[in-house]
Amino acid sequence: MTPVVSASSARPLTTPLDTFRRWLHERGLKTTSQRDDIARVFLTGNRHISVEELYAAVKKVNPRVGYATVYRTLRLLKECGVAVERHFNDGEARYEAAGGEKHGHDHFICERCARIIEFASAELDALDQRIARKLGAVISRRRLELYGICRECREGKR
Amino acid sequence: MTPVVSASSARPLTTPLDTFRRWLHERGLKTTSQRDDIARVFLTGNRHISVEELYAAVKKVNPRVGYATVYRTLRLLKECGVAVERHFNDGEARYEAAGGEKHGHDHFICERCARIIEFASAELDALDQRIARKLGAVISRRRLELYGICRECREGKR
DNA sequence: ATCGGTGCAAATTATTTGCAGGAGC
DNA sequence: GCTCCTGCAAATAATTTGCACCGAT
Repeated sequence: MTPVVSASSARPLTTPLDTFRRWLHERGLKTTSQRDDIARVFLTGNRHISVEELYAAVKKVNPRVGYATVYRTLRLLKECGVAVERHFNDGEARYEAAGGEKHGHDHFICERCARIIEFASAELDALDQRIARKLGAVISRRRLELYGICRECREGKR
Repeated sequence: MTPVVSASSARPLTTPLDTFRRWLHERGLKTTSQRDDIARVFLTGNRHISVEELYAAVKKVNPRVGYATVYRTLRLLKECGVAVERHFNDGEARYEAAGGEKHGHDHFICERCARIIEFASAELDALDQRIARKLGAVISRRRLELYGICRECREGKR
């Protein structure tokens, strides 16, 4: 398993927000203050944010947004590849910014403190391929979630 | 990955239905024809059945059942460990009979034909533990789903 | 000026719950 | 007979959609 190290802090030439705006423009869709605000708050806020949390956070910046627009914009962000939808405890959806390079693609969910820890595992990537070969299948994506008690909770630090 | 082989066909001494009935009795709950029918149909029907499918199948056997009772009985089956709830495509819940020995505990979902293939992987079990150690966590359960195209679909046999 | 976008409220979907009557023990 | 159970319909919860007006290009 590779540790989750932060990448360099150099600003990338193309931000996810740019990607989103360009994607909209390419298909004749419009840039609106709501879409901008929702995307900006989404990208700078917590990873694994729920719709409710995002809605509340956006309201603080721009009270002129409705729940429906948050849902509609999240769908666009998903479609253009900027956001990824997750369903951890089979409850409401949570969204994370794409670009798992800085983070892992898999998740550990602590059943005590509910924290979500991301990790990456090259061994797992390889194992996927071996399983695919055995099944005669081609794999396009995986979802791995480990549930348990995290280090902090185990050590009583929480 | 271990292949998914069928176990011997010898009838076990205690069936899941017995387990369910005993569990109900132990806590002063009642055995009713609805509960029996729902449990029986659930246990003999398709693995990964949805509530809707189960409801329809039970109706054929006993039209005197309501949707609510199917939900309520599934909850009981879950609580007594006979059924396990899954959420594959983040849509409606699907239930499978517990006792994954005969089947795998992990799932491959074909994105073309929607078939669900179970498999088990000892390598994966070991990898879980290595990941847990790295994270300093203790793992109680995992959810692994691989999505892609299955062999039959790839070979155009479907 | 033209479409697409937005808020709101109503519609949907999956699931749960209140209640009055019915069936186990 | 006392409870627990059931069906039905109404209530939730999460998400989507119809519609009249608004705003970006």
